[in-house]
Amino acid sequence: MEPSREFAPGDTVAVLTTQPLDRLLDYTAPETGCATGSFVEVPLGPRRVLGVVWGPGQGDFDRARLRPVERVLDVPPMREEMQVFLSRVAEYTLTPMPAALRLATRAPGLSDPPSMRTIYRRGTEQPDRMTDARRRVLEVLEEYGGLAFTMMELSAQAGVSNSVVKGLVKQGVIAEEAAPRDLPFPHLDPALPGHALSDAQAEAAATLRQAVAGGAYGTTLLKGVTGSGKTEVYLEAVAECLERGRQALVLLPEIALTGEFLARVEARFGARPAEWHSGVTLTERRRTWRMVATGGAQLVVGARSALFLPFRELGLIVVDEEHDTSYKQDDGVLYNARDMAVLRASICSAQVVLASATPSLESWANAEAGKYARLELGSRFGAAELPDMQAIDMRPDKLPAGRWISPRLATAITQRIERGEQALLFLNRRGYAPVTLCRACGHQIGCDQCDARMVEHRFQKRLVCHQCGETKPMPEACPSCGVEGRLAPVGPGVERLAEEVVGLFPDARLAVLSSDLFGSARALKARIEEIAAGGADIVIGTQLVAKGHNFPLLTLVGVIDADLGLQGSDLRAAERTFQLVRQVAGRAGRTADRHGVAMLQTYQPDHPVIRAILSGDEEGFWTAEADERRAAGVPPYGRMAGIVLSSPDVAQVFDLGAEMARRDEPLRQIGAQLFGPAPAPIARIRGRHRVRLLVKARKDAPLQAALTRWLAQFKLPANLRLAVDIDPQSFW
DNA sequence: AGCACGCCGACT
DNA sequence: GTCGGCGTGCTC
Repeated sequence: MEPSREFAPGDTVAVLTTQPLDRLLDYTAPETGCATGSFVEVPLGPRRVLGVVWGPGQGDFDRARLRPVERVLDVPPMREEMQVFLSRVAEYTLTPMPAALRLATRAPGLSDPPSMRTIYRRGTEQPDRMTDARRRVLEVLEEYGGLAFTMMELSAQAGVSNSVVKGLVKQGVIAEEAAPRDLPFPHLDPALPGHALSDAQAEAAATLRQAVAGGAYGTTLLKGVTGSGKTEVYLEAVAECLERGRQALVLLPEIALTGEFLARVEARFGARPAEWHSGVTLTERRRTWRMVATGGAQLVVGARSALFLPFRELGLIVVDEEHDTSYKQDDGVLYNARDMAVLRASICSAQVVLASATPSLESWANAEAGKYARLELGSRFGAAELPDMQAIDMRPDKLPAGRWISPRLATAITQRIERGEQALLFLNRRGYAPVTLCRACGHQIGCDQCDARMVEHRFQKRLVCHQCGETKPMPEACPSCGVEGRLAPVGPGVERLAEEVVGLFPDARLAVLSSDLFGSARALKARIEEIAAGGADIVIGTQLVAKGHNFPLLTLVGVIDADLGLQGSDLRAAERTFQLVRQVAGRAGRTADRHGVAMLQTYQPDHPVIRAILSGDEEGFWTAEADERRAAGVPPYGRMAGIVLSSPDVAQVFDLGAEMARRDEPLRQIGAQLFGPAPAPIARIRGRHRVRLLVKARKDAPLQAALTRWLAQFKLPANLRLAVDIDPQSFW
């Protein structure tokens, strides 16, 4: 990367735009001049588009035809470190640069001038006449010694109408000023006393503080069971970072970004941090983006996209619940926030803390290999223990059709209700029943757009495709044979389980937590907080209950089908089942005076994963998993990339897939293997046929470069889409 | 991404 | 003859 430079009017500069062009475009610098990193608006054809001055002009375009940069935006220029980060993200994920730039420009009102508003403070004059209302206004101004107010604040505080204030302004008693609307966030005080820490926690906190104080890059895996005080420990690392005058970022899965978490930060630092996630208003996002860039925000608590905020001096990134699969998503760029956090930190000499009760195998392996430091918080604070883990062998006594709760689990639930405690039933299946079967002909109702079965959602009175979201009314007659009244639900979903619970415990207050039953993340979070406060006796939930919520009254967790997710050829299924069940079980028994029990209903009590969960032999589980992965040469001991081709035309995807497999020379050159083409796990989604190829390479092989050379050979038909997934979460 | 250009079929 | 389909290519 070129060193940062100032450009005089008329100099040529190379601009990276957010438009999907595969190269930089040269422009001439504007009258005001500009610099490397300047956010600019440039003319492109008939439009004006957003871009960033990437460096000096390349001179590969007729100088006489260059157009000038239209305007330099009034925001701090992109730092070189962000340019490097975006380039590396693009290179790693095989994404065009404009898409990477879009991640870093997702700020509302970026091209607007910094917005101003009018504020009011005490002026020099005395009022001509004193009235009660005027006195109250002056008292408020007096009381807060010299502070300025908005009109709203001042009139409300004084209990007067706007006109009273305006009258005083006219006489010069109150002065009117313009002030930036985007104000710095309240100062966080790292010197406030933290939560009382146990010896083990204090030791871990001291280690993290020392790492942060060192001021260099490093990653630490902070492992601790639910309730072990991980948050308190990493907040000490945040404190150290703030004391050194550097900024900190705490990443959480979207669903875990609750008021409860922010309250803990406030308790530690005396004020709320900046927030960055989908629930934040546009105004607040603009403020956060600008304040992060100018240093007016010390700490950001946010979802994965906060990684691309323009930090001025980032010293620490915490990735909480680092194993969470929602960190890998497609935001126009398919990236894993955990890995990109490590990348960003290594560029800006920051520390990373990966926190989890159940780390991903990747992080576990990196710690084993010595790439990450490792800290473990064993005991829970207070006297609370991990819950008892018990298996309920479902093989001996068959439950009647349509029943999923074993008598033993039912008895345990009854006990909790009698004691005024909560029970959680975990079932990772949304809807009423996963399959709708015609008893007359055996037909299973599928989606018209996808090769997936439709799931009955009785609450919505519709069938829903969990692949594409397509819905249709529940038919009376079988769409295949036309026979009426023989369609039957098969298998359990949370709604059907709820029906059984109502039958078994008619007087209990029941809550069903499933993402599709809530209109917004906000409503869901509100409901979760209500339940935590005791608003239900029995909670039925899908995997979203596993994500970082504290239910103090919860003392029983029943896993309805612990075998779900063990089947299939997905190599990570065992890992995910292990994490999920442990996480859910970790919800129980978080307080000192109540002891938790987790019951796992299983048809495979001897399965290694089930046994590892029950015995608590985590290291044993990881070691066994790691051995299998190493032997197979798959991540984290090998590298993989998934390629999905999709098109409305079946022949087209299969033809190109076959051609790609035939011309795999660039892949063979690095010793990589190519598998496929095969129909993707869901062979058709939203009417598009999907074919998947899989590339497997050694860990040290230059995978991205080879993929680029390989893919460059093919000309893609217009409506065919090709998506590359580096480090896929599942590989079948 | 947009938007123009351009080259073939159906129409006033 | 001309209107308009959307395949191909360019934007500094």
